[in-house]
Amino acid sequence: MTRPRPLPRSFFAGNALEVAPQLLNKVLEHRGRSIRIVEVEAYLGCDDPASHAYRGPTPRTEVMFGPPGHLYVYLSYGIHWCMNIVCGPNRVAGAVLLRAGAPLTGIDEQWAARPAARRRIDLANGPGKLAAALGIDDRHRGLDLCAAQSPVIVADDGVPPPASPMTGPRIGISTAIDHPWRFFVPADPHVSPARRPR
DNA sequence: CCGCCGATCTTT
DNA sequence: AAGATCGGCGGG
Repeated sequence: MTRPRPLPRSFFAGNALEVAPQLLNKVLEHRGRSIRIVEVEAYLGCDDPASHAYRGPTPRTEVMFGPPGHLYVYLSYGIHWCMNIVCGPNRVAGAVLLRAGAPLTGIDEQWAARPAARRRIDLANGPGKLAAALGIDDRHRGLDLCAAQSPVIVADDGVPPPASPMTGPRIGISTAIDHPWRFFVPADPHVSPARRPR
């Protein structure tokens, strides 16, 4: 394991579909708390009916139409913050939703931020849980992960992405459900549990 | 284990 | 009215 270093903006400049599997096993850090990313989903923007950016920019989604490497944070069901990394060139509203992670550091603070969790593997095994465990919320909207002083970074600590990531349909959507744009680390217990639609 | 349901904000 | 979710509760 080499010393972690932040990923450069060029890492996020490709299409979200290409970047998403490369984010598996990367380290996400915020103020001493960190997780290893084990599950992500790609959203393609204007060409993707399931993307929040499908109908063009709104106050909520405008960050996705900006440069890559910034955070798109949204409130899910009025309750839970979820975090995405904007990908693709300027004006292309791609993003990768960070869905689950394995807790690495700052475990005590993650427990404190996730009082409902009973087991350690439940600290960040869902998009709302992941953001909560790390303390990410609307204050982090638009944050530039590649800026020198960013409190949130994605780092490469030498663990490569899986050679053959698992794929499947994205979770919780009702349109464009046939695309296998969810990627996760095979057999990892920190991947989110499958949920039935309501 | 599984299924139901409420919480509560943004967008359509 | 629906939604890129979660956790508490009840039943098997």
